[in-house]
Amino acid sequence: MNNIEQILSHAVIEAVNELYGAKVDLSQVQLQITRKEFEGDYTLVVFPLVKVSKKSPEITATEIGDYLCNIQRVAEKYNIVKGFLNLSLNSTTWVGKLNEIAAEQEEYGFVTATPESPLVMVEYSSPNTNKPLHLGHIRNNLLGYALGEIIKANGNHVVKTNIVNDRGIHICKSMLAWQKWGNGETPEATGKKGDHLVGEYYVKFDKAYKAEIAEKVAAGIEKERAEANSELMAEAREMLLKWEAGDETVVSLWKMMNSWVYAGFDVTYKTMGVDFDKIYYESETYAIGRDVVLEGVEKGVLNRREDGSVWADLTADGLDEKLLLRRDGTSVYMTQDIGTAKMRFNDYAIDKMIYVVGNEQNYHFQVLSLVLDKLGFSWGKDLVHFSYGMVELPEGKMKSREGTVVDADDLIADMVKTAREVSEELGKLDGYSKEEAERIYRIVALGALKYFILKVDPKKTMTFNPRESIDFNGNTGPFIQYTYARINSVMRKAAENGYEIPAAIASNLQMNGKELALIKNLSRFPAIVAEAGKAYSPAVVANYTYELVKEYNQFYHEYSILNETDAVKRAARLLLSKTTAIVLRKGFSLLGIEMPERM
RNA sequence: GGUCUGGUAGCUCAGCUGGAUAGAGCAACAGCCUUCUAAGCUGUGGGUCGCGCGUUCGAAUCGCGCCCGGAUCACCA
Repeated sequence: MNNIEQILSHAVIEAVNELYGAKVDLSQVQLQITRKEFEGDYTLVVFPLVKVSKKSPEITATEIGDYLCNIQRVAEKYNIVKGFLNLSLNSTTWVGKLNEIAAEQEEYGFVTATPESPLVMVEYSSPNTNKPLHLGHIRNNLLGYALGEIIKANGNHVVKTNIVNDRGIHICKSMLAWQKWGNGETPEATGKKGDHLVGEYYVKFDKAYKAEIAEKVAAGIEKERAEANSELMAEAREMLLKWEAGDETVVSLWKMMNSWVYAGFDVTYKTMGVDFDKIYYESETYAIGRDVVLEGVEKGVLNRREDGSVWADLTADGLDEKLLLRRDGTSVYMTQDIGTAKMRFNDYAIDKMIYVVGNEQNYHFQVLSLVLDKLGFSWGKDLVHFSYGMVELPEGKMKSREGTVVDADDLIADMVKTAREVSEELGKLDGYSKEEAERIYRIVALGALKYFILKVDPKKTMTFNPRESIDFNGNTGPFIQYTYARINSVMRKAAENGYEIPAAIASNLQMNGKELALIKNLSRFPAIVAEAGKAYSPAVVANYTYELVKEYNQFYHEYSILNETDAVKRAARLLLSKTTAIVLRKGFSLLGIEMPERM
């Protein structure tokens, strides 16, 4: 709620008290922005107040409207449509609002953290080291990064973290395949990106494994038996045991191949523009988890069975029993997460922990929360699982086995190519050097991809249509970037003409409807940032920037800025444009999207 | 089967802490560049908000039941 709404709401409470002698609270004052088709700025829904006034909605609205406009003078005039009291503020109020916003400049809408502000840790990305990142990871990374920025903008300290799943049977499969059929291939020798190279061997393992099973089945062995007795799988398992035992050959192979993957991931992260303040590795945390679980057994909050396995009994919470340590004493996924959590809370004074992980793991986090609580970690209950929906393609789910997975690097490269083609066709960057133009193509391409993904409600399963994602018209990132570039162009030309952009404009200036509508939209920004933080939703910000841009383009189309002969009006429009550009850029910064100065 | 979750225009999505005649974009059709970037603006057509019942002055929004889809319920991660 901005200060104009606050003043109005409190005025309504006072009016009701004076008129009807009844105290109503803020929740009964339903003030909303007036819909476009009606005249007014804010609308008071009077139905909830009829109980108090004991009069018809129309009469109640008239009485309150009179009081607000004539006694309190917080509104200029009003009209009533079917129990809705539409209030109009005078132009001066809105000019004042614009001046206020402009004065805040880059700070507008953002809350600065103080030393006392809470520390929020956001975990996102969390890749496996056996294959390259794909479209699903992209949604995770974009959401995680944006969420971090949004939480920061709401006045919190944020630590972005990544837990790398660097150990386990999956990486052993890649390692084994490389050892068997790799002929010493390296990223350097092949010119392939490290994560892609390792991914190829993961696929090779899978193919060889399937071939082995098929061969055995053809020889008359049951499928289940063939799988259980797979020699290849046995070798992979053996390699994992060797790794856990610290076998030098295996460990050095593991280190080498993981380093290839990290080098590859770094490139992808850099291209996507995401980063981390602290990276954890499961190879370093799983043992801690095991210790914590064993302590839990001693404390009697966890149960050890006769076969040696350790379980958490969650039946009191309506769930089942959950395994935490295998019969052979090795850790499972849950155990690793417990260890990682403990390590993090030792490293930082975390007030809130947010896990950005897909909704397929809802159950896992429900359990993790309960188990941490059982183990005596006070923060266990309050952990937040930011559960986002899966990404599907128009033809359905992505399946790695069927090769329908969209590779992150390929996708971004495609987007850049399209951005380049469109831009060259339009000739907008003529005169730019090749390097400068390439930089803009990347900004636009990433803007298209990020906006396409972030504009949809994170909780929902989304369809990624490659054809639509490279469309740069309509509700897209490039459309919003374009508007920004356009304002920038006006600013440049203003400077060339020696027009100064004032810090504030005279409050008695009468603004036209489009200008007022634009200011009203700008005034919503702080509430949007707050709502996005509360709802954990970058989509709220994305949809707002779109509405703001549509409003600006209408204004831009209808009124001339530089050719306006009235210097006062021209100055006001310049300030309005500049302020819009700042809000757009700040809004997009919350989504991790850059703005091009030209396009 | 239990739990969770979704169903809004041909397609992709907003709107969901109850409020006015349910909105955008894409796709289709029709206009607007000698004027600040046409990656833009304007207009037309397109809807039983899955179905039913209930609560309410008022339901796409809340509750219950049903239909359809998805996720999950591993000594996988």
